Order: sequence, then structure tokens, then C-alpha cells
Amino acid sequence: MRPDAKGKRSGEAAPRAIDVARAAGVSEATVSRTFNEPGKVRPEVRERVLAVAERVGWLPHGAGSALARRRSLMVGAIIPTLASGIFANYVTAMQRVLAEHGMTLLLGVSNHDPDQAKRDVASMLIRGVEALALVGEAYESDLFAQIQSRKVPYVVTHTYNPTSAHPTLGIDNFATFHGIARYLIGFGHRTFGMIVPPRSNNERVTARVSGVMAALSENGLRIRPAHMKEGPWSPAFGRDSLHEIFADRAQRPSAVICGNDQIAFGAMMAAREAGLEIPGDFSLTGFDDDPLSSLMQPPLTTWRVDNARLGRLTAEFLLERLAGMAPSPLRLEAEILERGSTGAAAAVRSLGSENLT
Amino acid sequence: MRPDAKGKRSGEAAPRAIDVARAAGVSEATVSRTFNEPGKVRPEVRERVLAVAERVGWLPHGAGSALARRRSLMVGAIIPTLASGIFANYVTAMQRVLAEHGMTLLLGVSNHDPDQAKRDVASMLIRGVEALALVGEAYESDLFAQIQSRKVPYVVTHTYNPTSAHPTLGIDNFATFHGIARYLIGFGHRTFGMIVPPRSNNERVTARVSGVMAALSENGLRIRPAHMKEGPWSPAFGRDSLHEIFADRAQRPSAVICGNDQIAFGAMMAAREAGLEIPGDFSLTGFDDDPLSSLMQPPLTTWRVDNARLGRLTAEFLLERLAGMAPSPLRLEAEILERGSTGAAAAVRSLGSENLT
DNA sequence: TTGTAAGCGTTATCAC
DNA sequence: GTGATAACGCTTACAA
Repeated sequence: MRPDAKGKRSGEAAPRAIDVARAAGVSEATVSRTFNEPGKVRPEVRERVLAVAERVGWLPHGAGSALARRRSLMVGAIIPTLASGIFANYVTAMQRVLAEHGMTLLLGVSNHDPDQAKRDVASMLIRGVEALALVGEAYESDLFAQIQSRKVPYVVTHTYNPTSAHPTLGIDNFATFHGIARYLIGFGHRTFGMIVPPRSNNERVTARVSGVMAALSENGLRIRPAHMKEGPWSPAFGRDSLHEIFADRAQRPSAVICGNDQIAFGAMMAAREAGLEIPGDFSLTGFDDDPLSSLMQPPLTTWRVDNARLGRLTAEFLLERLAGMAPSPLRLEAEILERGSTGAAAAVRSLGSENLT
Repeated sequence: MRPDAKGKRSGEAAPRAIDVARAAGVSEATVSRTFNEPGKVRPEVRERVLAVAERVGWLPHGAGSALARRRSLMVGAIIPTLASGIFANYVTAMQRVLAEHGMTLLLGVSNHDPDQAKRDVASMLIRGVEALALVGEAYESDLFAQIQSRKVPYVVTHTYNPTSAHPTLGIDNFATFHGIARYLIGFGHRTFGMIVPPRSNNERVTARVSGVMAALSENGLRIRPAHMKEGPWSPAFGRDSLHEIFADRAQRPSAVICGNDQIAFGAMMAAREAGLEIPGDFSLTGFDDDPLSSLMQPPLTTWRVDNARLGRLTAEFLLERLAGMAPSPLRLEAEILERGSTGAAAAVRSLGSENLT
């Protein structure tokens, strides 16, 4: 009898295909076919093999199988964090589509750490993933070099960037936040604050900030340095930042753009504490459409990305690449959810029905 | 030249250990030793092998390696959802501890679906995980049977249940919510409402509800059926439920226990809409200490579990099992964060300094 | 439709 | 210290 694997209790080892084969009175090859090409095996034999496998609790051995097939049937995805729920729909959808094609998703969480991402990718390549999805492209270049040298198809998600060296799938973060700024400018706002999570290792946040800056600049506007806050992803940072932005009564913005809804929630709390009315004293925007956003007082104007669709498209993109096709990058659009936290600037309201120059 | 693997571009195939060996003028065995038992290979040879491996971009082939070692160096963890951030610290800590021991975490997300959990576990067993961590024990029994028949060490987390058939690691959900109810009873509350996520496929929620019921019952109290709400995990459900609970002005509870902070947030929104004061008109409790809880108006009284510690302990538990040890189940305690949303019941307050019977 | 046998890429055992 | 060589468990031509 074979010796047991390390760390397992004594007793009989896990059954192998050959054990099933012998018990069913067939060859190993027939056992394999029963599971992989059932059409090629006579029904009564198939039933017999299936019954034996069930009885002895046999499952194919992944490593042996991967070795023989030269396929792992695994796809990897790296996401930056589990701390918010925003990747839930993306991952779930990806998982579902891949499962429909007999593939398994390997999930890696980098915690916004490029080194962790590199370790995750290396570990996945060693495990033999056939394709990879990466959130964003802010990784060290040798991470991509390693993927490319292995000729593993991959795609960068949550961003659309036709000038990138990598295929991308997602929203155009620059254009989307450019649109947010224009939306507020359209209400007559001329002074802005912005509160965002860290730009380091996150080209999406960087693009969002640039988009806002560009839109303001096109209208001869800018954000005062004291009104530009960058710090931890957290409602607490949103709250503290808003207090700081409104500390100087002489220089108060009439609109504050937040990088996400969680930060905006904190800002709303601070506004209440400071006795500021939204949107009376200033307009506030979020991003992501957190489940709480529509329930806030006032309901938060935010933007929503169809992340389930993104997950589906990502899986399909990779499956097509594996099938030898050359799918194109795709641009998704964020949908505005215009709610109560945004409105006309005070200066505009005071003009009554007159138009703004 | 070997043919390429399916789905990859034409060109040379991935390098193997033998390619590195030949280029470095050593045997395959030495290449293997260089990576797995570096002490056993002469430094200058080691350097040479490492240099060649680096140059040709060789990484050991996981399947081949797993097959030869009869070890996958992988540990699986199944979590129920990615929708809230509550598993972030748990997963991150687990991942870190396992990595320190050269093991990789495979993450599966069941979305609270027992079938998905079963598929995830089967897929992980096929991939050869050496150990498994499962959140909760509300799975079909054949899921555990399959794990056990493979003799794969496992642990059930986020619950402590010494009477369970499985080793558990986490808080005692019954006792914890029993404590929450007693905490409120101590304030003089006699009428209660409760808003919880679905109990189906979630023995933790079931235990929490039972804990509250038991504490009330011990004090001759009960929750009116109309004040017991069970539904989707979401702030919106919390809001709707609170409105329903307070619809009948003649029968209003003085305390509402929520299954988590998200639901409590919704309840707070509803209270504001209904013109109810917290804790003046009723006390409200959450669970999990969401980052937003301390910022709410009033700050939400909630309970916090050290999930990073739980993740660490889970990884250590499994590593010890793999090392042939027999670690014990462990009970964690939830820590109360007593904030502004709880206080004395109106009846008690009106008694002034008198004590409650 | 089924069986035989040659891999798949690595590690571990045993000589040297 | 190093090198042959035999596994590891499965799949897949190819033959029957």
C-alpha cells in the first residue's frame, strides 16, 4: 500500500483513477473518459464507473490532470481590497461565467500593495492560471513582463485606456470625473473642494483627479490646495477633510467632489456637525452608489458602474483570448444617479431665473 | 521542440527545469535543490542556477511539483460574501500567516448558497488544498463528509460551538446576543424590536436571534411578531423594517436590536424620517463596528470582533493540524463599543433617580 | 467502444 | 555535493 501523504492521518490513501478502474473492471483510460468525454463511453459502463467513483469518493487529482492536459482550467483575478463591497458583483459575475465554461477563478487580494500583487501573480503563474484579470495597471512593469513572458492572456479592468500598453476594460476614469465636474459647473459652481483616496499605486484615482482638474481648467477654474484632500479610504477621512475645507469661512467651496460614497458619507456627517446645509450651502457628490447612498439625508448624488457586467465582460474577454480570438478593449459608462445632494450654487440661486453668463 | 499548450501563441514553450539545468550545466535534481534545499548545493553552483532561472524566466511548474511532492502548499477558505467588508481583515490576516509558512490561500465565495459552497469545496479538494476554513457550519452534511473522507483538516470559523461536530473558532453568537439583550434590559427596556438578515443557511444569525429571545424570556419578556423582522442584508431593509415596527403608535418597542450595522444605519434613517429620537424614543444597537458607525448622529452602539485575530488564529489552527498537532477550538469575545444610540428607557428616565424593580 | 502506453514537470531516493 | 532514475496521477494518441 502506498504511504500516506504528509500531515494526514494514517489509514488508506486517497483513491486514484486506477483504483476506480479496477473496481469497475475497466481501464484507467475509460475512467478518464467517463469524466471528460462521457459521450465516448458506453452508457452501462459509464454508469458503473460513476457508481464506483461515487462509492469510493474519487475526485480527479488536479495536479495530475493539469500535468497531463497541460491545462489548469484556472483563471486568476487580482483585486485591490476586500474592505469595501465594490468588487463583490464583479468577482461574483466573473466566477459565474468562468464556471459555466468549466473554469475556476483564483482570487488574489493585493491590499493596494504592489509587492503583494507581484507575489499573487507569481503564485498564480506557478499554479498555472491560463489567464489573468488585474484591477488597474499601477503595478511594477516586471509584473507585466512576467505575465507576458509566459504568454498568459490578461486584461486590465476598472479602467478604459486605449493608449495603454495593456488591453483595458472599464470606465474612462478621466472622462467620467471630467463629466462630474462639468455637471457641477453647469449648476453654476465656481469653487470646488475634492476629497479622494490615495493616488499612490492607483492610476484610477489619479485619472479621476486629473479629469476634474481638466474640466475646471477649461472653465478658468482651479481647486485651492487647501481644498484638495487626499487620504485614507474611510468615512472618517471624509469627515475630517470636510471640516478642514470649511474651516476658513472666507474661502468656502460651493461644491465638494468625493472619490467615493464612503468618503462622501463622512463629509455629510461633518456638514451636519458644522451646521452646513446640503445642497443649500454646498453640493456634494460621491461615486459607486453604496447601498446607503439613496437613504442618506439628503440622498447622495452619485455615479454607478455596472460591475456585474464588467465581471461578465472580463471573463468573456479572457475566454475569447483563450479560444484564440482577439477581443477588443471595451469602454463602460458610469450612470449618474442624480439625487438630493447637488443643486444650483448659491450665487446662481440668488439670480432667480436669470441665466448664468 | 515541444508543441505549445493550447490557447497560447506560437513560439517557444515555457522553460522547464531541465532547460535551466542544461543551460547551467547541472542536473535537474540540482535545479530542484537550488530552490527547495539551497543549503545542500554549493554556493557557486547555486548562483549559476539562480542566474539562469532568472534569465529564462523559469518558475517551478506547480502541478508537476505538487504531483512529485504530494503536497499542494495550498489552503482553502470559503467566505459567504464579498458584499460587505467584514471578511477583509479575516482573509488578509489568514493570507499573511499562511504566506509566512510558504502556503497560498485559495479563496472561495459562496454568496450564501450551499450549492456554491459545495462546488467551491469540491473544486478546492480537486486542486489539492491541504486544509480548509469554512465560515459557519450551515452546509449540507455531504460537504463535510467529502472533506472528512479526504482527511483534510478543517475548521469552522465565526462561531464558537463546543457541541458542534466540527472544530470551531470564533464568538459564541448565542451568548453575545444574549448579552446585547441583557445590556438593554439593564437600561430598563421591556419592549423590543429586532431586525436581522436571513436565518436560512446561516446558523450564526439563528443563534443570535435565539440568544436575544432567551435573554428576554428569562426576564419574562418577548418580542411581538410584528416587531421581529427578517430580510435582506441591506440598509434599505433596516429602514423599511423600522417604519413597519413603529407604524402602530400604540405598540412601540423602546429598543431595537439590529443584526448588523448596515441594517442599523437604515433604521436610523427611518427614525429621522419618522421624527423619532435616538436614544430618546428608542435605543438602537448594531453589530460589526462599520467604519461609519462612530460617525453617525448619534454614534451607534455596536459590538466589534477582532477579525484580524480570528484570521490569524484560523491559519495557525490549520497549520498546527497539518503539523500533526491537535489544537483546541477557541472562543473569541465581542467587545462592546458603547456609544450614543443606547440609553435608559423612557419609563426609567421618568422615574428620575429611582431604581427599576 | 475500449485498452495500452507514452508522456506531462517536478521531487525524492539512492548511488557515487 | 551531485547525478540518474523512478515515482506522482492523469490524459490522450494510437492500436485493437
